[in-house]
Amino acid sequence: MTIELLPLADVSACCAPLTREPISAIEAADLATQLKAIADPARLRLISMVAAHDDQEACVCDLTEPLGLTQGTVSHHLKVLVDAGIFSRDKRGTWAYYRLVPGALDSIATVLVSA
Amino acid sequence: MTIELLPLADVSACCAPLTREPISAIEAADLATQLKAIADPARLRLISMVAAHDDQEACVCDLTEPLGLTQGTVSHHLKVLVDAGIFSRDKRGTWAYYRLVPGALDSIATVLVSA
DNA sequence: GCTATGCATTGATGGTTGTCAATGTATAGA
DNA sequence: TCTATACATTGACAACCATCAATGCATAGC
Repeated sequence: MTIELLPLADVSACCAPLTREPISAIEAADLATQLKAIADPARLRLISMVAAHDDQEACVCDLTEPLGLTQGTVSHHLKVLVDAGIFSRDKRGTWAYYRLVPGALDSIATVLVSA
Repeated sequence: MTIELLPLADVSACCAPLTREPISAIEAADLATQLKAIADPARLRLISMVAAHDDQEACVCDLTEPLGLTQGTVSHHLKVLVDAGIFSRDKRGTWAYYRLVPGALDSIATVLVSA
């Protein structure tokens, strides 16, 4: 079942430059939610590991051992990333394959850039 | 008690593309420290307010009231941003003027981009 | 059906963090 | 010198978070 195209309320995908004019409290909260999802060593490594993996996707069993964390903890971090719209999840049989949502990181980066 | 004493002047943190190859645990921790400094609504608004202020600098008294937080809390957030290398601090007389470190946000954004 | 595997979820716990009130420190002016 | 202003710092507290062990829930193979 290849279910693609997550809804995800298009957080911060807008064009708020952050350094152009004072952002609202709501905009700040939304962007902070996205950044909090990434601002963790384990999740940064997960992003890096998945992106560099074969076919740009990986299952939990591929990530647990090299990350050095419990399977339950890895599953938790992956859920955080999926909820934040960074990762997509595709369950095939017994395995759950995670993949970077195209453009997710880029949209966050764009907000930070002054230009 | 945060015993935090990390200089971490090297914001660019080398050139790890994050999505190119698995980053090390140390690289992940460093980047996470930077991102944690930004991943807060109050601090995001501070960044935005300072950048959009006259002459791209502002003192604590300029920021406390519009942010709706206590002076002590604002001072705390500003310290976090200075420690992370996002803001610079310049004390002139009784006032302390804060300013965005040029390229600080951009270097963080660069790491996130797949490019 | 039984068992093994892969993953998600729960409960508990120790650590971190955002916030305020209160206090400390330094500078400027009368 | 005395007072007012501008920040920084401290202590306390509640909320949140990362982690593990244990459990639950499917699916696949026998």
